[in-house]
Amino acid sequence: MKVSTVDIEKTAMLLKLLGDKTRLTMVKILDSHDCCVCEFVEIFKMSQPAISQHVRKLKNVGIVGETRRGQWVIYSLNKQSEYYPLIQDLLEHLPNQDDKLQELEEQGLRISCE
Amino acid sequence: MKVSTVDIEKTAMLLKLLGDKTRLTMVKILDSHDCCVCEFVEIFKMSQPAISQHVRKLKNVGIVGETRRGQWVIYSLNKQSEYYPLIQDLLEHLPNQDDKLQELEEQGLRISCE
DNA sequence: CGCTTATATAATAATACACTTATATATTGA
DNA sequence: TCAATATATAAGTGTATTATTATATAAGCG
Repeated sequence: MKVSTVDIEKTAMLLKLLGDKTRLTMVKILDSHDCCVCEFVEIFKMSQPAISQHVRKLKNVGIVGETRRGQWVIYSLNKQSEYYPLIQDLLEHLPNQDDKLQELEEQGLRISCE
Repeated sequence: MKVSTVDIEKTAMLLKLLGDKTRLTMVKILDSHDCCVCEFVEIFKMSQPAISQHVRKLKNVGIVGETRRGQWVIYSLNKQSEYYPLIQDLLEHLPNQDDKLQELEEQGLRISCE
């Protein structure tokens, strides 16, 4: 079966972007749940600026989009991205990360994001 | 359908490794043809040590193996690697690179590798 | 409006990366 | 055994990356 192909240079750029444990996990999580920065801060036990900077990189190549909801900015995977078919195939090889959000839920730290 | 999953940390490491235009192209080429260093030097118009260093990185994580054939060292994709299922899915999204080897062939620079 | 919370941005410092040049090793063949 | 070819390794260098700290912006609320 035929699969959408992406230029090798752009693909290398994408893989480098996803070649970071934090960003890769973010994308895996975002594939099933939208999230805001403060949730990622909790999940990754990382400073807020560090998280913002990772998110920005994902936004810059268009694989993540944002919506403001009150004081929060909700991030989501952009499933219209030219890269999404590849990302989707990639993510299938990763173990589910739902436990991370569940932990937040139990601590009452989950935001209204859905 | 169920797909083999790899630890998220190891996957990030793999993606970082493949997040380089040269290495990604190497892997795409190796998926259909074994090659030696001197061929890569021609294809990428890059110094021999630079090529050797890229190949070494691919070897170090076990996705590429080597066989000596005379004075040449022939590199091939290790299809037994735990990463291969993921790599295979990835490569499907890349355009064919056969033109690069064909060019070598025409210049009579293709080695006995098959 | 001023305080709090959420997020972004800028400057900086430590580390990692991908080349280069120089040199070493291994195989072939005269 | 010596020269040529193929490859590997080491050291050095410029650039990229990822974190930190400090500060700016933006929305919500008393």
